[in-house]
Amino acid sequence: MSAAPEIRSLQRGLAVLEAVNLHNGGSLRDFVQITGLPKTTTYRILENLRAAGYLRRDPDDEHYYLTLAVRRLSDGFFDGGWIRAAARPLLEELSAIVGFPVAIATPFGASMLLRDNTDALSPLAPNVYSRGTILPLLTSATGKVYLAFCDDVTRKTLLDMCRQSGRPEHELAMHPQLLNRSLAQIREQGYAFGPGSRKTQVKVETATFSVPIKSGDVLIACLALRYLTEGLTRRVVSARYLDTMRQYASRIGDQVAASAEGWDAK
Amino acid sequence: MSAAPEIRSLQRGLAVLEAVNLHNGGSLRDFVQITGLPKTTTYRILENLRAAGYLRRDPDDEHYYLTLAVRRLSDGFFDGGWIRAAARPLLEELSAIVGFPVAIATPFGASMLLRDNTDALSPLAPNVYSRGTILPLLTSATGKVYLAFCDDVTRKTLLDMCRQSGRPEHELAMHPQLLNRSLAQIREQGYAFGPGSRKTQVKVETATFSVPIKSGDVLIACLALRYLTEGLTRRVVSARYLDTMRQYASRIGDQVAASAEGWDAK
DNA sequence: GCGAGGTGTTCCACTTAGTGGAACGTTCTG
DNA sequence: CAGAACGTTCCACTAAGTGGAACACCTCGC
Repeated sequence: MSAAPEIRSLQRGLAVLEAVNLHNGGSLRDFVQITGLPKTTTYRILENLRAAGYLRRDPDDEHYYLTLAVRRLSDGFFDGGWIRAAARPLLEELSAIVGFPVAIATPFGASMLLRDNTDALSPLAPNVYSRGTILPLLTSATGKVYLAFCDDVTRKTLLDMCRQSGRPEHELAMHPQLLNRSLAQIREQGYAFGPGSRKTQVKVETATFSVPIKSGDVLIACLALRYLTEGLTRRVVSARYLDTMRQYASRIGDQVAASAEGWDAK
Repeated sequence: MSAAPEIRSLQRGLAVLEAVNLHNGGSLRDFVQITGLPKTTTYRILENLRAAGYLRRDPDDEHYYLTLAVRRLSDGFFDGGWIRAAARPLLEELSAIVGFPVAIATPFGASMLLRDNTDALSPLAPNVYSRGTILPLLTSATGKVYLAFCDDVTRKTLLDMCRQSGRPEHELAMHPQLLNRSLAQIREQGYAFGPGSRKTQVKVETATFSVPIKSGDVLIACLALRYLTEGLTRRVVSARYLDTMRQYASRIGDQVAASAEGWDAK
């Protein structure tokens, strides 16, 4: 149990990465001094972190900078089990009411991360997404909702990342006025629609309907409903489910807030 | 340049950590499946990450969960220059007005991180802190301000982390009612005091005075003033500097917000 | 109650993978 | 134009990391 067979290179690598976090934009020399490791070793580690995508080197000054990829090492933290623990019973309840599978997603780097869903429980789920699935920020319903309702600083950061990535699904980030109009509309109506699953085995069309989940004033996640488009227009979906979704989003948020306060009671 | 001498154990370790981010609360088995690594290797890596503090194991189910420490691997990313860039001119201006060195700090794991200061510019700085210095959460002025003004979920998470650490400077986290009273007072009066620098070469006593910086509604950082305690009571300091500090905190916040919106103008 | 199958953990012989001193370019600095 | 400072490559050495096998502990199902 306590026998810890040390992996020195891993420990050192993480120490260097922490050092870069402390001195983002430092030179090789800086990190040698901070960590106390031999120059060659530090160099090798930095280059490895760069190869892995966590660092980039500025072409001008040759200094090391963190990239958005480092967030993949920590963004999962939000789910210390407690978001899911708090939301799970309510998710199941909601799913039973609406019939369709529902899901909860949180931000993850410049993406959204599927934390939990009821795909396995719902007979109307044409396929089953597993927890941990990454959803795009700009083209998924949950991503758009998150962007619409998050604060300005976060939004700027996320969109910066998207633009830097240059990936095709981030195309929209290049058109601010278009994007802003879309986000303004989502903010106004309080929900967003998005595409469903592309990889359904059976040939059925699905789409996603999403609303924000707030705990107190902070946006913490998005709630989503995946439905079969056959015969269901967006208008019908929002008219039929918006109230219920909002109600449950609010209950989940309250639940999380409650579990956040419980600590001094006990 | 492109010759990359791979450090396999580091790459693997990071891959496992990413896997835990995707499936927080997974079992050893889960991560063996996800990563495709041998069971023993995966186990050793997970235990190493745990020893390093990034993971914890739930005593009940023996599953692996991320700790707040993972944020030390990515929190530095936010300093892509823009907080500092936005705040720097105002920091210098403020420092010139008050005479004493001023600083800006942001949360960093279960600590605060000194992002920038004017120690080098101010003749009244008895010693110079470098950027990247870590400040304790519970016993520094900036840490207390951050805790007082952050949202409930964040506070719970941070305090949980402090309590688990068992470190002496986190002692206060064990006394919720005492701590809560202190935080309530800080919230009410809008500022906090803290100790100065312990390691002054010359024998002068310093202390710190800190106020929150908000961008819109979100708390993004803390502004701090380090002063010489000789003949300056806390009462005098708050009476003399609170207004100015608040004003600059607000201007810095606005500046950050503005640079967050500027992106579609250009 | 007992075996079958699944989990997490320890052991240990093997050798590869990681190390870091030395030496080499290149770019600043006085 | 020496000299220092920094980044990069090379390479011989062996400690460090590996993973198969075996073990201990559960929880089922019959």
